Amino acid sequence: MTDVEPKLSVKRENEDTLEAADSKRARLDANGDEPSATPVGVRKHSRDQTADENGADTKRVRQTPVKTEVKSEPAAASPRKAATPKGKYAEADSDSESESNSDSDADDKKSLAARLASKAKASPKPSPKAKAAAPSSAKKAPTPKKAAKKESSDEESEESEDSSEDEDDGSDESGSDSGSDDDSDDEDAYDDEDAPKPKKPAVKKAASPKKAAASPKTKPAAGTSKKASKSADGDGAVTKKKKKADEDDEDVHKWWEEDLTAMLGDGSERWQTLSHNGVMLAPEYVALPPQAFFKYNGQKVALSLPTEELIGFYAAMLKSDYVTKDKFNENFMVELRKVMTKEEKALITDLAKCDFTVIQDYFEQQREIRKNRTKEEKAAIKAQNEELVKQYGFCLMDGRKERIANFRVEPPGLFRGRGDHPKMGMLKRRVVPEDITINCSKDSTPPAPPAGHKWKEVICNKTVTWLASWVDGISGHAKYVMLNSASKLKGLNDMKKYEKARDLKKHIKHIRRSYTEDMSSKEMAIRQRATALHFIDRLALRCGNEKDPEEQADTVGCCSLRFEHIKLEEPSTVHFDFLGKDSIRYQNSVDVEERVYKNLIIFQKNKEEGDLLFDRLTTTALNKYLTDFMPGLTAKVFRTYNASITLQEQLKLTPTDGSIHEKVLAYNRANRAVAVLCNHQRSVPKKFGEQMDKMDEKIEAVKKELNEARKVYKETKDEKKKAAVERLKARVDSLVIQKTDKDENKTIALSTAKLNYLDPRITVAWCKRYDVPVEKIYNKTQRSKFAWSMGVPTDFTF
DNA sequence: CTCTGGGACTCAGAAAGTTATGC
DNA sequence: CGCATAACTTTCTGAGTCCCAGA
Repeated sequence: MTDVEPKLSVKRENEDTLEAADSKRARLDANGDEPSATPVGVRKHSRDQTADENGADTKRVRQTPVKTEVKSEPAAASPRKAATPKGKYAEADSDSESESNSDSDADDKKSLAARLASKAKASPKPSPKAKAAAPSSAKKAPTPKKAAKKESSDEESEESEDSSEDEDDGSDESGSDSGSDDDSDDEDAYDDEDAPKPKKPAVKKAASPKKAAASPKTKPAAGTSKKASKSADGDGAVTKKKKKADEDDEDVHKWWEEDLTAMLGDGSERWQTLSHNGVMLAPEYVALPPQAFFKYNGQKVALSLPTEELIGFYAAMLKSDYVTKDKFNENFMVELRKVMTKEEKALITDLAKCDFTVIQDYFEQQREIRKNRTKEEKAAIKAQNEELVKQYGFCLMDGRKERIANFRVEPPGLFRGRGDHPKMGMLKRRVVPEDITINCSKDSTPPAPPAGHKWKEVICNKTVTWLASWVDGISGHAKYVMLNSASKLKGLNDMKKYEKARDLKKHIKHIRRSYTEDMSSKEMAIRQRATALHFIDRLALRCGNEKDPEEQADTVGCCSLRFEHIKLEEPSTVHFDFLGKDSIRYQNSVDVEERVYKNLIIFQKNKEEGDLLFDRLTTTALNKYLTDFMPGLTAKVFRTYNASITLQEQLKLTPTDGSIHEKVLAYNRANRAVAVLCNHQRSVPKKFGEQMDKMDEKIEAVKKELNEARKVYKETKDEKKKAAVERLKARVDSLVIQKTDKDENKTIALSTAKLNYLDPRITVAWCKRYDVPVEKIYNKTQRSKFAWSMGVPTDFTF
């Protein structure tokens, strides 16, 4: 692999995060992504330092590791294509237009409903499963679990089940493997006008498929053997078309094969009949055993039950870094004083004198015990759990059994806000039946509240999808119990979301042209709107609603960017550095068009830290403006659109003649590009450093071997030795790639994009085209969530 | 019409739990 | 083969988006 080289060097420099960032950039250069060179270079030096400073002064930095800073090329600055915005946009337009798939072309003018409807009929669901429901179920596994279940004899059913699940045989790997590569692709692909540029190169990591043990009815021991044998042959057969689309153990309601027009209807009613067993409340608090005691100022202190519960909550968090935060401790003490008895209050006044360690140790012990349970015990607990799921986990909606996502009411505890949340450490109080509103059919039997209690209210509201709700004590906002993602209600919405994003594709050219023009409007509000939209579109920023600083962490999105969140650097570079959703830091440096740059100078003029950059713009106004281009269009659609289109573009880089393994790698790389675009991050895994060191050692060891082998070969000229040398060399390469891959994935979270931004039809169609079993990409849960997309035609284009 | 607050639903990463893999 | 660890999966619940009604 050619790319190995650059990577190697990269790795070496990777001493610390900053270095890492640098090396990444270096890599970009190396890639030969031409023009971008300038910006990249420039950014390189100044950036790291400033990043630090900024981080420091804003002090909004979350404990997250420094994000590697990356530069992204807004499409506007896209190196490859067109230099002038105008040209570029023009091109883009035409491109995208022509590209649009037949479907959309044809349906261009139709309404979403019409489109969906026609799709349902015409669309092709090549896969067997897709065809009529009846036949398919007959042939493949009897869907109905009930039926199938007892019929275990039915081979087919088993087979399908298993294979879908396992398939993985060894290949799944994906994960870590070899990866490689990428150096070049990332940016390239982005030429496409449609696709925004990723902030940094992509790599892959994989979240690969693999089985899911989870499903409720999974098979116990017996399954294993079955599985094994089955998958063996099943696999082969499946390869191509993935004949089994089984997923379901349950009967799957193939709503997507029905008349979607009706479903989209006026949308006011989401269901007709609904019955369920209510929610599962958190268990009552049970006093700690005497050996788990609390000490204050060195003295053992007996606590009242409510106090003990709070103390216990705190003790359980001793290992987190919440306890190192003043706000958390302060809020906790306030809460503690609220529940303490007079005597306790008099005694316990200083958190520093509290000793929770005995309780903490006790919890630790309990955890050990739990971990060391025997097989039988574990099985018993599992069975119990399944019982609960059986009782509370499902509801009957419009005659269909649907799985409920969160039927367990949130238990009490100390609020764990993300980032610098003003309420962290506050007590999230216990939710009681009297807090809960139940939603179900008028004619159904409402779930019974626990003895001695009653629900706050039982209502029948068919226009909403929740089964139960209560008001969260911390935020004051409602919490809802809803169906899980495999349900029709969620699936339909999901499909609509992607259809809307595809619709945007038809308007994007026009919209881009409009906001580009508006960029020079005389009216400041319009200029701001144009500039903001430009960022939302090209950088996939979130809209950015207003927030209440007293109640929530200080995070921002595009419209709420403040003066201090961007720094301008001549001639035309914008450095973004702010905390976004979940206090995830967004750092990016972008070269923008002159007009954008000039606008930003104006917007910053006469402002200081704390002032809104887009002070004349509101999210409502922005969305209103967007709606005029296309009904239902809002800022968030751009994220979905850009994410999906990026995936589609990146997937074009898949090696046609590669192994499945390589193809999966290509997929993960594309996935990663999107994650980078959307700034989906994760904290560095605890043992990451250690694991990295281990890999280093391993690499060194193999290298040593390699050198030895070389020596021997030189001396003996034995052909056999030569082969050995080659083998070792390959091994080293592979290890290095693995390590690079792992490192690049260090702070990138792939699953969010996969689950929420990437149109599954792109993925499914890709799988079909490249003969990759979907199971390699989507695990069981994901397959059921995206069941509606499995029948997509091979030539589907987003 | 704008502003406010309630309401409902999507999307987020971490933690907890399982399973696969390597030694 | 058994154990430790790595790699996923699932669960959990916090944090956004956006709509709507009412003043």
